Amino acid sequence: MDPKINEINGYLVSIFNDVLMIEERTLQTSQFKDVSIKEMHTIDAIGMYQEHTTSEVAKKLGITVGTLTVSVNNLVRKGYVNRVRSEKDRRVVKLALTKQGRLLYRLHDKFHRDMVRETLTEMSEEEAEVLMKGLLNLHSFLERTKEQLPE
Amino acid sequence: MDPKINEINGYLVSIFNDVLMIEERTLQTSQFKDVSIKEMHTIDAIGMYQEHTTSEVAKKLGITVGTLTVSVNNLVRKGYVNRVRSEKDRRVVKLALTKQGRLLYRLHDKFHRDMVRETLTEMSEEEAEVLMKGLLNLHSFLERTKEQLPE
DNA sequence: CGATATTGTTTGATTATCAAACTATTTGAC
DNA sequence: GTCAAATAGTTTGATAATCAAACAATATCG
Repeated sequence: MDPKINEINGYLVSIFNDVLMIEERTLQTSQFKDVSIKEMHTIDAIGMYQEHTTSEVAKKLGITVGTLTVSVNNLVRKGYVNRVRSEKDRRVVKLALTKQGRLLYRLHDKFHRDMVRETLTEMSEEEAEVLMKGLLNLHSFLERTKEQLPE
Repeated sequence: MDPKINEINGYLVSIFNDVLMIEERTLQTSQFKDVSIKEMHTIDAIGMYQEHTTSEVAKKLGITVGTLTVSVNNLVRKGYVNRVRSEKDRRVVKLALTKQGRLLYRLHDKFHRDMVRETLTEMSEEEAEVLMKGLLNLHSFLERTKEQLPE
């Protein structure tokens, strides 16, 4: 069983690094040169469809609210994000993507989908099913681990 | 097919984030509080078994040599890495882990193996096989993509 | 030998990050 | 209703991560 563990582990690590690297490089050679990969993930976390508060987005990204404030400052300056004070509760800031931001969001989303689609092309329905089950297993293990984390 | 793509994509993104977060948190609550997740990956890339040059490690990590030099300065100061000038070619610097560095390397490696082992526990041989095939597919797609990358 | 190439370091600028101090607003106790 | 406490976000100071470009040391090749 151990060689299998090593092999799977190796693929995972390699996949992580490659995805990050490819995303970064793709951004830098696109019309969105002024967006870093971290900023891209912030844009992704803000999302297309609902408005999210600063706290919500920070939690989703696993960073502090202060860090997000700084990053959003840059994204607002660059024209990807809008800040809207909530009318209901004037302490709350809602974050939303600008037109530019939504364009970038869709591009990034497409990259992810293409990546997965390509992976599935040579697999049968059943194999795809099993891959999904494996990822689900891994995912739930990680969620459990997270809960047990000290603090 | 599209809902499957979304689901797999979602798992992948979530797995990426969780692994990073758990690694970070685990480090910060261990005896190795002075090591960041990035530094951990540098230690991983330097590796246990052979000596690697600065250029080799930088390439493996996908960062510039300058960035690595700075990071290695810190890791040397903290006692995890040794720099050795090559005798054969005096321009070349070989990087190697100290005893501390090797200890940390093994701990990190164990985390990864446990993660994968746990994922496989509830799967049959065939399912594990298919998961591996899926990851291999994804991996080779990414390697191909990397090659086609502009510059 | 001297020009060119290679390997790594240094530097200056920008981004990412946190913790802690701070501001503005809301909520809740009296 | 007012004031203390709680909440949401911003600012600030410090440090790490990153790149590109200038630089230094060494090797190679004509």
